[in-house]
Amino acid sequence: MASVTPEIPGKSEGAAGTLASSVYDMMRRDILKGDLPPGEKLRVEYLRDRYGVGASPIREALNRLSVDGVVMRVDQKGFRVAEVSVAELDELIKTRCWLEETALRESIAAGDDAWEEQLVLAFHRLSKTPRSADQVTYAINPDWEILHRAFHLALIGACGSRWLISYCEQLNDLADRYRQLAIRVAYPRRNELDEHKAIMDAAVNRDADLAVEILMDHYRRTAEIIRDSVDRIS
Amino acid sequence: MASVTPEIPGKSEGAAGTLASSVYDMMRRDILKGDLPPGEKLRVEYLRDRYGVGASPIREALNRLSVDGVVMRVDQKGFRVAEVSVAELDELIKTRCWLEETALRESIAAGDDAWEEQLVLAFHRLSKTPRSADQVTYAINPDWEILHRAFHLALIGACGSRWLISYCEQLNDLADRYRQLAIRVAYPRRNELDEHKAIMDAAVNRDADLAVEILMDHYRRTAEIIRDSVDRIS
DNA sequence: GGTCAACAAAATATCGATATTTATGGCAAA
DNA sequence: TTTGCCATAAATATCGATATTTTGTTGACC
Repeated sequence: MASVTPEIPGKSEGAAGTLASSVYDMMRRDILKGDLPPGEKLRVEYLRDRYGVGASPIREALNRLSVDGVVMRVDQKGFRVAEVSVAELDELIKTRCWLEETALRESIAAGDDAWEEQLVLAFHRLSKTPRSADQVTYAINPDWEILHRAFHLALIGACGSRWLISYCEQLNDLADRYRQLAIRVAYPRRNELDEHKAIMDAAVNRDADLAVEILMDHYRRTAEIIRDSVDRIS
Repeated sequence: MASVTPEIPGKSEGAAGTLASSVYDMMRRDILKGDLPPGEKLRVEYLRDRYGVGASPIREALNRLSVDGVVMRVDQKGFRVAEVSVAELDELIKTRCWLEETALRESIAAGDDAWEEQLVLAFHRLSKTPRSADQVTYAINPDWEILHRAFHLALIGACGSRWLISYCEQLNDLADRYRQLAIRVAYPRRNELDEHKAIMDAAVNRDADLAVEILMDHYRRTAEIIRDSVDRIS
């Protein structure tokens, strides 16, 4: 039997080695969660208080985030949370579809048994976790978010390019912010689990065309739901 | 007549707004040029002297470079220049081919007259500039490097995704480092100008299949030449 | 009265020197 | 050889000083 990851990915990133890395993680989460809203000015003094550290770690974290595209940097004028717009969302989704299509096809072509097992495992875990932390109204469930991310990562995990994977992750994060912002306005009823299962089945059956088709639909449908809400945000 | 860029791209980035940005540019150049060799430890104290600034700007530049993949960062252990290997080169070229194929096809499909003119212009400038700064032995010609970069950028400029363009640029930079390192060992005789012309012609004629084929060959041939030399470096 | 420009004051970003924490290499003892 | 400890070096964080941008005010001119 092939070896299986003993721990759930993304769970262990609690304690970072340096304050800068710790702040980077926290700030990233806060921005993607929508807690620090788009366009918000990120004054070092304010962040200093918010995260309880000195200016240097804050600045280092901001510099990293600016390369990630999560934060906008203007020399001598400081940092702000990246803006959102419908135009950018469209560009984002388009790019994401291009890259994930390539990644998924390559992954299906090159994936071995271990990859298949990882994928099945990732889906299983996702299926056992509730979408919302609250049963009545919607509330972000951090566990689900992590597992959802892990599932999509597992799909393309065998594509053979760490760069392509990191680009897909980055675009996924940026799109996630739109998703989180939209959810604040309206929580869409939708059976995501069936969609995920269909993608996994197609991938395991090595039906690349079908898998790609469903995945692209999956992304475009998500984008459609988000698009309406975005106008009200920006 | 469509408006044409008055200035040559990449020429104006001399004076940065902050020391951190300035050091970022310089250090990036030094690493891509191979002046700071792969694996080199980047001690802040040393860099402080080298670039004549304080530790803070150095640290901010290093943090940005680490996200770019040009520099490796390990918490509590500092920074080093990213390593090179044949395996990584292969992965790099593979990824590059995937992304540039998508970008070029989209660009050819969506490009308007202005794009065509920019491309012709970029090629014209490149064709007028000598490959080597010295006529007898090879010496890096910064002008040619800039124009070469601009040409490849012009090809995919109309693809409609700033993300995809930035990824291609990033991969291009990383591949460029291998090229620069290899050139130190052996300067290959090769008519790059004809290859570039063939790509441009195919693109202008909107023959996507042909353009992609030549471009991919172009990259793979470059990789082939580099591959031999890399063993002797790493 | 309203608009715009010039100036002054406050806020903020940036940078460098110093202090603290953490890793590393040598050496002695088990 | 392996383990534990200390000394040194290096990375990281804090703080204070400087340079820049932004904001607010005044006053001239339309």
